[in-house]
Amino acid sequence: MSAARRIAHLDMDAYYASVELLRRPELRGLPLVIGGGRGLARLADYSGRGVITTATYEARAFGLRSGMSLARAAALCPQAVLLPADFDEYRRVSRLFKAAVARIAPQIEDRGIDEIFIELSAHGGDEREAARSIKAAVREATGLSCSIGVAPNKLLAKIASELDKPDGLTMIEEGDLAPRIWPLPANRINGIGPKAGEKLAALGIRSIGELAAADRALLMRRFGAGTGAWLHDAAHGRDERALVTEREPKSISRETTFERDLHPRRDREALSAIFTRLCEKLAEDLRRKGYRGRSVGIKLRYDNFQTLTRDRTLESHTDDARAIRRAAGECLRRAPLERRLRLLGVRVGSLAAAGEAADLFG
DNA sequence: TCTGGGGTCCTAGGACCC
DNA sequence: TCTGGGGTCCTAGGACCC
Repeated sequence: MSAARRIAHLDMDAYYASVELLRRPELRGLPLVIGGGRGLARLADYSGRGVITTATYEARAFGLRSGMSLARAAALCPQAVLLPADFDEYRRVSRLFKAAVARIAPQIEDRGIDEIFIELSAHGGDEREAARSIKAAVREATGLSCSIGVAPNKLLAKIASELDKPDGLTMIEEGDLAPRIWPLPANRINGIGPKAGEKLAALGIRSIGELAAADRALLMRRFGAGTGAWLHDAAHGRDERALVTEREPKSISRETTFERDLHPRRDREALSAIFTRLCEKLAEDLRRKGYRGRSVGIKLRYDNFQTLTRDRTLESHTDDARAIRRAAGECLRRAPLERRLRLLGVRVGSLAAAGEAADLFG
């Protein structure tokens, strides 16, 4: 019989924007968003495509949100400051905060650049103190604040970390389910997105509590047995998933949205150059990370936002730009090319670590 | 007011093999 | 000649997450 699990979810507050403010303190207090173009700009002066990846709390006060198009954001808050994303810097600071956490609690599941799950079960009943130490260590290592939720499993810890942002610390026990979790909207459950949310709303289910009270058999009929049962379990706070502390990538990709839509024939030269460049960058990524892949795919997005993929499997693994370009070109020939394109992407999958991918006859 | 870039996982049909 | 079921791989699309 194992003791009750205690899992923490740590979420950095307004992460990209907060990292930028470390080196541009003069922007503190102003509405700031990260996304789009090159160099610092006023949102009103930016005309290109793109979305907000992060908005500071000052910007959120104007209704700006991540995922929002910059055009709409500019209409809501033209005076906001816009900075392009600098992922190298965000990754550098990410390594710092994760290392600081690991010194206190070494079992960590990576959830991207600004989130982690932390195993706290061994912290002997004083997880609050452990969480406080972690918050202090993150601040010490980076100068940044984070929000932490501690709960019996990953599902609830993730919900909990959002309950008191920014700089929050939220403890959730079994008995907190009805009073603190059930009133929340169903889409706070990680895995319920826009589509499932709409489908639930059509059944009159809006809160997690309403989902918990729903008929399990009905959910299984409407969503399929697996998803239906999962929805019901999640609403009851049930989640046995273990932390995933080691993971190998399954695919590596590069894609780009053009500044203006390009026509497959009239802009053939430009498209071809972009296509080749994507393959070269992808090959560099593969080599740098030490992987070779056996499937090559493309992604097209048309001017009407309809998206299409084509892929093919190769004889052997590769990290060679020209081999990727050749295979991707074959994929492209199988796609309809009447409409203008807004996005082109290239992906390599079925990865193997480069050392192990030595093709038998190569 | 149009909607980034990098991923994962799931589903489903057809090919192919046993 | 007709009829099986299971397993795996390949391909395409879609939902979702950070």
